[in-house]
Amino acid sequence: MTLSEEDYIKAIYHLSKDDQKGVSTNAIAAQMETKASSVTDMIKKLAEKEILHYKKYQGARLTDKGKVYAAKIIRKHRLWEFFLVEKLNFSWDEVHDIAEELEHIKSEKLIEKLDAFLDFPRVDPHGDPIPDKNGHIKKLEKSLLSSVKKGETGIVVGVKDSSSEFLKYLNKLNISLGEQITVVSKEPFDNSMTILLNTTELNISALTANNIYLKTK
Amino acid sequence: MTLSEEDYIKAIYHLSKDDQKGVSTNAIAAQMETKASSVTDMIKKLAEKEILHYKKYQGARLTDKGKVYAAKIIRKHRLWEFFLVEKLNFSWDEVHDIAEELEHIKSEKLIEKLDAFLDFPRVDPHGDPIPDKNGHIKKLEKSLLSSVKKGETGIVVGVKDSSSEFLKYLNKLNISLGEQITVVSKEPFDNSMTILLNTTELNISALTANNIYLKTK
DNA sequence: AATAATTTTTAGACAAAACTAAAAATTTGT
DNA sequence: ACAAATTTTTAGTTTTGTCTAAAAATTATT
Repeated sequence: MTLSEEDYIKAIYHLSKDDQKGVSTNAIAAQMETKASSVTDMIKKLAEKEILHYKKYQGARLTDKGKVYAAKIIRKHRLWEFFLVEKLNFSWDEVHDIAEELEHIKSEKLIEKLDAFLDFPRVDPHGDPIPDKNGHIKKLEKSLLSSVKKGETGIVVGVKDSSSEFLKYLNKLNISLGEQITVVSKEPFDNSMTILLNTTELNISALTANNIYLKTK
Repeated sequence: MTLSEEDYIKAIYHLSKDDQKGVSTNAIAAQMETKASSVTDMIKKLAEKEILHYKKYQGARLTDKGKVYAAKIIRKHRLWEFFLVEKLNFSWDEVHDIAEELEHIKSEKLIEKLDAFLDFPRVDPHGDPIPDKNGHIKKLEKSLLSSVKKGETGIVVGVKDSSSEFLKYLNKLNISLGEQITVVSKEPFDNSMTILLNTTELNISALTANNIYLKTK
């Protein structure tokens, strides 16, 4: 599988919310920052390889084989991210682009040894689950901070947006994985909220609250 | 720089024994397992980029810029090899192909952090020196076992051939970096020799002796 | 030194992955 | 339901890195 093919597989995987209908050509083009015509060419090729199902004008749907392939790329991406943060002391906002390159390194043995070296981590530095070697992902219970009710408390377990910009903003607010957050109040006008983080109260926008995952119980 | 360009640069660097005359098109083609016509195309392109000097029919000679670029690729290759052996417990005969892929990962910051994580190693698992971040290589004193005189003793500090086949053979003989070897006798007929390794004597061919480096004093 | 052998370059093609422009199909709006 | 808008596909180019075949230059041989 070429680098480009792998990038498409990953993009389609991330865009596949609904398993029923295909991911549209335009959606893939947007994600890949390329043109729809290029996408059509590529999904035809991937259909040949039985990575996805394709019928004209009906978008792309990954086959089981395609899903496993995608999960393996994501496994590599997230294990490398974990390595970069835990062993090389990168911060969580710096690792995405490097992992984008590392995820294409081929050796299975490498990734199994890396996994052991890292002591079999279950989530990456952004709280996203690391698929196992067979491509199975265990998804964890979590709620968006934006949906947490006033008075409730939770632990930060992930972020929805893991762009460097957003992560840097969270650094500034001292919000990181493992922090405890309590919703103090919500403003109905713009859905912003006041939260308690350690001993300090701070105000965050609805957009911010909609990109932080908490584990509540 | 593309992956392919980097591979050519490294190949030409390794083939540049003599700094005076260029590396021949055919030699590069053999190393790269490609055709001479492809090499001509590529070296023209690299000449454009001032990575090497090229005059028709006179082969390729790396510029200073080209040499530094090559050394940086080799630095990455050897640091990754060290990582694979020391941290992931690969054996020295398994790491070359994986490092061939890892050496193309772009981030400078990654490689400096990796270097620090590994505690600034000076040689790779085959005893080859690791260039510094500016592309300078300190070459170490060493002699081929084949040129060591009868009765002399030295420490294994490197191998000339680092193919997986040769390294596996050395594993079988229990020869590895750091072992002490004494030349017991040499057979003039075929230049084979008997050596003392720890407490055992063994016989090795001229070809084998010609691929092991010792540090004698 | 002239011819033969070898090496290197040129010219023209090809495959992969992208693009543009235009045609075809689907979806939307009234 | 039908025209308008949008999406998707097709057709034809482009770029990168490769190839083959043939021409040109260099090196070796006698």
